[in-house]
Amino acid sequence: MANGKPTLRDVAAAAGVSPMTASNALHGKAGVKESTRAKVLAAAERLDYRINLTASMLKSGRSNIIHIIVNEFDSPFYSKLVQALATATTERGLTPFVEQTRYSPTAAERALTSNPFSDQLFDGEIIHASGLGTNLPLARMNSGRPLVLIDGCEETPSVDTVNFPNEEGARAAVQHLIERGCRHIAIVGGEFVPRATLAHVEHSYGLRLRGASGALLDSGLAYDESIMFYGYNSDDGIKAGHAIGDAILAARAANGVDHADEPVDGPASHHDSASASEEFPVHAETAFDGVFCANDYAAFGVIRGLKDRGLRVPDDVKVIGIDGTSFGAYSTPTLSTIQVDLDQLAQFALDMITRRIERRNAAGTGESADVSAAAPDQPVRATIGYRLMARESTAA
Amino acid sequence: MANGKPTLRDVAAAAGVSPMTASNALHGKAGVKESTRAKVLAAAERLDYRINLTASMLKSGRSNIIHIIVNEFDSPFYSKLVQALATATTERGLTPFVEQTRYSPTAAERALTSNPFSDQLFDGEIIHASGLGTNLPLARMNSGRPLVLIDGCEETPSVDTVNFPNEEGARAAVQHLIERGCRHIAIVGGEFVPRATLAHVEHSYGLRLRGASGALLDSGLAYDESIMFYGYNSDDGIKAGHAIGDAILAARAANGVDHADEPVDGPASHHDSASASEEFPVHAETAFDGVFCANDYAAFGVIRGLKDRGLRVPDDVKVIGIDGTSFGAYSTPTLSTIQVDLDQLAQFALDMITRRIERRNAAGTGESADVSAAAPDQPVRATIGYRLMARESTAA
DNA sequence: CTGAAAGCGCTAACAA
DNA sequence: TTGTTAGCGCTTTCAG
Repeated sequence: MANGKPTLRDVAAAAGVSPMTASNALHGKAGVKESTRAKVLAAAERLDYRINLTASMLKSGRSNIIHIIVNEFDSPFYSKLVQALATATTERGLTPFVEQTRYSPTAAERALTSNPFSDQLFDGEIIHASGLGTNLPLARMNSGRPLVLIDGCEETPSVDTVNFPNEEGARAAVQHLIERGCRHIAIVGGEFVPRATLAHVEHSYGLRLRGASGALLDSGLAYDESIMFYGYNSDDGIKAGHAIGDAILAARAANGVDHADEPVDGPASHHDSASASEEFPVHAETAFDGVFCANDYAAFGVIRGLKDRGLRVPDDVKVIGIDGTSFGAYSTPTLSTIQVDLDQLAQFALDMITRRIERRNAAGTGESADVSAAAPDQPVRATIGYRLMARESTAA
Repeated sequence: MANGKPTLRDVAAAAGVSPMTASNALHGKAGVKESTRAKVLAAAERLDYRINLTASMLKSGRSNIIHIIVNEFDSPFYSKLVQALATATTERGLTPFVEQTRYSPTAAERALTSNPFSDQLFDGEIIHASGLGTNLPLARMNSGRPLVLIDGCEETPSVDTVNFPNEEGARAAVQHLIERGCRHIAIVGGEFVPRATLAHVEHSYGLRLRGASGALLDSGLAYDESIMFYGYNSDDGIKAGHAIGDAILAARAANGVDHADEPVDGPASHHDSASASEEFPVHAETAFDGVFCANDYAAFGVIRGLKDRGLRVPDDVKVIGIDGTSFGAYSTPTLSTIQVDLDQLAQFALDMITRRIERRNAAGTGESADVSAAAPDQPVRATIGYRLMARESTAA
């Protein structure tokens, strides 16, 4: 106290009790007389006492801090995810500690392993899987701390996991395009994966592709390399939009269409976007009338890129995304998308992690009987819900 | 070691030195023989040793953690700000701890004061001012810890501050509209503030308004209550867009009707948009041809709202924002804006905070002579640069 | 229901 | 250049 902040000793002294009793009173532990507790609380208030968390953590090994690991802050998807997780964490009386990996797998691995905080400072971790290599021994990497994986997409989960409705959502999105009359549908995302290979995939893009291709094939539409365009973020998306637009214009020219209102630079602009043609060497001259983007972020770019080619959304081409980022409601046109419930996701993730933390604490308390009696610690899996948001970008 | 993690003792023992020497070696302190250091490092590596930060912090009182406080994660502005600050913090070997207040002033105050972490766990704090009450005794609130205020806008700063170019940026934005031919310019932001009152303002919106109104008045254009519309985020922005659109349509109708029936005193204004008329009781039927939005987030909504009324941007109305959020480059139309350099901001903020931290540490080391000799600890202020990004939303 | 003793793992200060 | 001593502020343990 002499030099600065009051300590627990000071509070105890002021209340006329021992430090231990003061500690128990402040933590609301049972077995402290009400009058004693009141005295302690009053003393703490009077002295403006704040617990020293470093000391508390050092001794107890618990921090109430949850480590949240994502790729970045500044994207429509991650900013929403982080907000949902951080808010849910706070609501449970825990403290969220958010770390960004900037899409570096080594940074992600370091966050889980070498980060000196991890071992002592975090009670548990929630990590968004994309960016991690697959088939990592995650549970071992973080030395057995409570861990929840978001969108891990493992067929047999090795740790507690909350998955997005990747396959179902993508299927619903493509079906929506088909119902809106689209018959030539492009997919913007990663590489083409043959249908057979999609039988066993363990990452979100593969699952989305499985859902999307399934919907196409079910309706007798094409699913092959000629409909694939690269694009994960808005920059890529613009290029994809250009490439798709070029294909459409080329098809129109080939058909000898003579729309008066057609943009002049249109005819057979054989992939004037160099980068696009590098990414995808061969694209049929297809009059695409619909685009499914594997995420919203890319979708915004695609719409932009189509516009650059004089093509209107939804009049010429309909576009749908998946994720339900906040911005889709304000963009022009508003973006049709698969809205996933990130608040539900956050609740699931926190249910899982708090359950794991409690169980671990209980085990530490020597209630081994209880633990062995309980179900073995199998990894749990949940998949969150989704809603199709039909907005302007797919309007009739 | 017995039960779990290796401790510094274990490393020291394995290397055949004392714990203190091991500590010094691991921290790269001078005065350790190279061969000794190598032995220690090898032992640490072999044992997979990780420092226990809680113990380190408890003893040393230092953490290398910087507390970053913002209103939220999921907005285009804050996601970009947080990313810039977090990245810059990491680049300097410090650890960013980001906290959101959800626009609650009490949460902000708590983050600075009662948060038990604050006192012991953070070496310094960077806080985005908006959401704080003005004229708070900030320096005292965080008990003298190193503190940097972002966009504090105090006329006489009480703590180190990095400001946005609010006034200059807003002025440039409005001048740009004028140069593009706009003569009836609406402002979307907060309340109307009379020009005289703007002489002394201490928050970013007031400064933006000062810059915008200055540009209007310099060109002989109107600055009064009739051009103000409420809107800080995209939802508000949509409403503002509706109201502005209604005013334009009403003006067009009035002009059409003017010659026929109603010679002199025009019809009382009919505001068909209920919400708009609630927010702003009186809006002249003005054929607005330009809109300055006090931030980008609102601008996206305004464009959306104008579109809802059948008005095209930039053909019918030109729109400009301020902030330079990432999304403006991908939206349709792309958004003209004042791009502020958030990376520069982050560098400034970290320069200031590390300087303060170092100075404090030096003082602790008893180098009081140095400190008293140095300049007194006056708060520093910096203002970051900006660039006018003329994009589609203000195209000729 | 309350208190006394001990020590978490590290590092500042000083001694050798 | 290295080692020894002491203790940061709290909480676990166990005795009263």
